[in-house]
Amino acid sequence: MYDVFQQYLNNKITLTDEEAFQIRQCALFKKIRKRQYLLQEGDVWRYDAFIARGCIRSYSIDENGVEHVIGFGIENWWIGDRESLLSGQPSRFNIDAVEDSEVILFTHTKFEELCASIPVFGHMINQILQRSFIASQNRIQAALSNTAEEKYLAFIEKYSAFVNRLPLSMIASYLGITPETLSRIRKTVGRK
Amino acid sequence: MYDVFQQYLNNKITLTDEEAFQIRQCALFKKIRKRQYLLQEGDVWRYDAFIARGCIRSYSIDENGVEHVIGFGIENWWIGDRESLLSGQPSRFNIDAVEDSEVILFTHTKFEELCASIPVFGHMINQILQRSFIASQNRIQAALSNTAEEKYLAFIEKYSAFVNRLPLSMIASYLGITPETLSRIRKTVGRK
DNA sequence: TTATACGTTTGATCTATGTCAAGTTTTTTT
DNA sequence: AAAAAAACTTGACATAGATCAAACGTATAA
Repeated sequence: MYDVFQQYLNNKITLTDEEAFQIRQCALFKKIRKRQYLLQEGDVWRYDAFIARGCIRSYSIDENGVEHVIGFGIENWWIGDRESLLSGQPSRFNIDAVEDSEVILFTHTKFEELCASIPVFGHMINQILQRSFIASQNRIQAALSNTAEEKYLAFIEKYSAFVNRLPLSMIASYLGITPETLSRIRKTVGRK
Repeated sequence: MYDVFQQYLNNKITLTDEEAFQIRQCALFKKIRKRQYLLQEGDVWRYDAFIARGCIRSYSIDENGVEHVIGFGIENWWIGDRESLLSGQPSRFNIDAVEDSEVILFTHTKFEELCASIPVFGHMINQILQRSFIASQNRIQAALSNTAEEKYLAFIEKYSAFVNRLPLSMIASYLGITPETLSRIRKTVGRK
């Protein structure tokens, strides 16, 4: 399972054997079954986590018990709750597996040591963070400017790798619309 | 005008005189009048920018000519378009002044050198980036979960420093509602 | 100081999307 | 393979918020 991550690193940066070894030493492995939690609301999130296999979502639950999907991740994506990580406060989010998944965890303190001692690694992580920020800015813009149908079309355009792995209800939640509305949109738009 | 930034730095980190000097050497100063652009759609954004005085917004314009406010900034905030900065591509956003403002600019290449050569500074910047990311995640969650009224109440709660400096129409745009709707919400909710 | 433009309020409608409910299909469990 | 549980679809109806239009205030500029 580590080889997925090793491959990911190789594609992005060049490491000495020693550095690669150092990183590997910090990795913790975790398999989670479909619907199993990686993080539950109220717990503190202390990791940097890489998805080696599977599909995972993070979401909040509002006062009416309705789930709101904040994000999805598949192979080669990072997930977690940076707010809880940074603040040390209990998380307001849940993270669970949409499919049986494999995750590589790094405890955050060790991870920061790695970032500091292997600058090229730290730099890579920083880039990822910046991209996540940009992506969420774009999502905000899309949410503000677009109709339900436009948001859906943009979603399948951008996340084509996800579409067939996610139940309709989760996509609807991610887009901020009801499952019924998404079902009707799909009928008119075609399944693509 | 630099003293605002110096003060900001002092509150966050400790620098040697030499380091403080190095940073100052890279600063460019810019005054912009109300409604003047700092960035126009189509231009490439190449700076890291700190607001020393005033109030600034960034927004996009959709195909119908409607503006969508992505974010606001006041004294001690950073602004810019990280997507254009990182990609080198023309920006899809506009940034202009809501009030007469003063901005400190650092060309991004110099800024990165500073981050690398003064680790405590780089670390501070990184923290800010992380917080921005967290803030935008939270904004997404709010946009998904809340009604127009709840979004407005959360806004005045969180951005009380802004509320009286921004025209209603810009706040409405930021929240993704029409000015008419916000006007009606204010009527029922009271001006607070 | 007056004129002009810009922003806000208010009212009357309209519409995209939500809600509720019942059926159908698919997936999971036994 | 059958039963039970999720997930999805479809229809009828409800509503939050949008749109259009006109009047009213309040800054900006001549």
